[in-house]
Amino acid sequence: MASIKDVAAEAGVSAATVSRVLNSHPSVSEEARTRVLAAVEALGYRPNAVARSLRTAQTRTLGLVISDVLNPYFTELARFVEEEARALGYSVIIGNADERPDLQDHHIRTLIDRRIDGLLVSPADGGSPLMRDVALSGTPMVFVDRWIPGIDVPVVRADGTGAVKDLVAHLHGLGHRRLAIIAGPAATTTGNERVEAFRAAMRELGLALPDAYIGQGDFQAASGRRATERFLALAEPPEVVFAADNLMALGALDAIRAHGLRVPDDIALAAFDDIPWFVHTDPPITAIAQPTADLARAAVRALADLIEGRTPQSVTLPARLVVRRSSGGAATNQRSDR
Amino acid sequence: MASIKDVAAEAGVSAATVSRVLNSHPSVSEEARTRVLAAVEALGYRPNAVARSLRTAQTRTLGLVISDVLNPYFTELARFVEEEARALGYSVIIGNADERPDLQDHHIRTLIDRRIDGLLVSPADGGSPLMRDVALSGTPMVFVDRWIPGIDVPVVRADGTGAVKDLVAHLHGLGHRRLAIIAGPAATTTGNERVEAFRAAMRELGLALPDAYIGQGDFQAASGRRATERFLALAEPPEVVFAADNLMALGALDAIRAHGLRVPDDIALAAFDDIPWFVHTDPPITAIAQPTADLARAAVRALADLIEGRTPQSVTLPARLVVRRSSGGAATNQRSDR
DNA sequence: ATCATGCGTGTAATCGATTCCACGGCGTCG
DNA sequence: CGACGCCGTGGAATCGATTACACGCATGAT
Repeated sequence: MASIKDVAAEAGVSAATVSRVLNSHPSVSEEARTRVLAAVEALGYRPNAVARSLRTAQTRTLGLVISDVLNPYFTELARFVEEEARALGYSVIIGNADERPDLQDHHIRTLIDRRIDGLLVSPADGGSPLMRDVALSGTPMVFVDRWIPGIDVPVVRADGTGAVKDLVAHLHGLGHRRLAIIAGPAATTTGNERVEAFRAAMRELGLALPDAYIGQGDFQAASGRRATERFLALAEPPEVVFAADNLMALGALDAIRAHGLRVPDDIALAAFDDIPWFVHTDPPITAIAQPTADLARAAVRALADLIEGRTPQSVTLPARLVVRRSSGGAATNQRSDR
Repeated sequence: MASIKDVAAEAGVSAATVSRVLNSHPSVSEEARTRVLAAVEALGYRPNAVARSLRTAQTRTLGLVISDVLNPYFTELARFVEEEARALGYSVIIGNADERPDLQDHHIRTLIDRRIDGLLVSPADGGSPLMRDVALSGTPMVFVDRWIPGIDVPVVRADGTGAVKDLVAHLHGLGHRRLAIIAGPAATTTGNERVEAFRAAMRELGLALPDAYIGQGDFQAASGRRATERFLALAEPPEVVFAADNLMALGALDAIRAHGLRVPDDIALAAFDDIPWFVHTDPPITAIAQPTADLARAAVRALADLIEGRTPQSVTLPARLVVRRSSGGAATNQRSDR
């Protein structure tokens, strides 16, 4: 593979001049420029990004560590992150933590070793010492979706409080009083916040939320199934199950179906995170939709701001309720409004 | 960030010795080794992967270029690819082409510029000149799922011929005679092969496959919707629609529902690529399942073989039919067998 | 005529690692 | 007792770029 020296030799100039042409430095004669460009063309030369990074101490690469690529919400987030990063001239390396703190640490370490310019993280846990160190070490870092209290970096996320309140009101309006929730891991902010928003909304309407109606999940389908089975085994099972993410909703649907019950007639269902498939499930699932594309864009911009020395902003965008058949409200098989 | 020189100074040895310790070179005294390790610990030193890559001319990184991350089949593939690569000591950088040849080229170029050790590609088109050049240039490369005829690199893929034949026989057994297919782009091998397998299976049973029953899609949901609408507008619409990937099946379901028709009573549906959501759609969708994890592992191993100087093997694994309600066969709401 | 200015260019240092080569010291063998 | 070999180590070259600095030459001002 041709190096800058080969190009220099071919063009009859020094490597310095080639570099200047490639970085559009002003003081290069028109003649040298054309000769260099011709040589570049002739040799099919492409600058070695590794060497360039070593010298300039920047890689024009962002790291994105997400908790679970198989979760369509995060896949979508990753897609938009890459899109915005590309527009800003960065590449993205994705690390999938599979909700495992050890894997998360592995990826963070690898990314740092590669000297990525900045890190976008949706932490899988309450905060490994490593993450704290990285943040303190001055590596530009932004949290997206989930964050870790006590680590002082910008956070870009959706606020579901309003939408959860709308959801509870909607269900209450349909006559439901016994609402249960499948929570995410307590170590994640999204796990806690969604339960708290739910609890607050219930209290506001004078509804009780007994402990038995709070299932512990881990954002994976299997845990949604288990939690739902426990609900159904209660002497007085809930009339509604609200899953704190889309995969657990899938598990809940599984469990409900396995018990021969119908949604929404026997039990209603709703989920946090809206995904395209929810329009096509049986029945279509009522969900709280996050503005994924906007979150991704805001997160990348905040990170780029941090990297390039500007002052980044934390951003919170509202989520919104999308009512479908599974909650019992929308009787008609309406088209999705996504 | 501490460099090897800082460690050397701290340990009172030369950088060469530090390097030898870190790469477990045999000829280092026990005393030097412990002093170096202590210094590494004290400084929290981590080797700079960029510098190392420049010197050793290898990055221990694989590039994976897929046609569409939002397609659950590819997301799953990517996940398993990363898993196997990690086991073999490689990192993976994913490039999402969004079924766009220009984006595909962008990612390939970026990955080559970063001097990845090898490239795993599921080409979005029939073969850009760039891909041909890269293959010829000697960059280790393996095709996965889709490939490009005429480019001589190993191919790891699933063979759906048998499963498509099973599917057609299954539908024929249910009394269906008018079967339509929504094809993928003719520029992709998977696009063509699936149509050919379908055509062959039909011929074998003495069934006609008129041109009007071959819809042109692009592996995206919208194209599945359009193709299905054209089918439904025919004087004699098909009794079955077979979509060549899961997203187009989703579009087909949309279109069928918009026409107020029921699956499978009014029209049956089947898809290539099985995904977890197909169990939960209304109705559950009959699909042809690929052994995604095995494909990913085989592809990574073939690429590692190529990189490390061993002789790689092309691999073809069989896909298999999973019958669910959408084809009209499985009357019961059976549990998924995934 | 002289000197400052500036432009285009090349030389060389540098980034952080790896690795070839040489050197000093010690043990072994003839 | 001298020569040889081996072991542990450090010096220095190297990978492929970027960039500070210096130099030569032309131009313009004084």
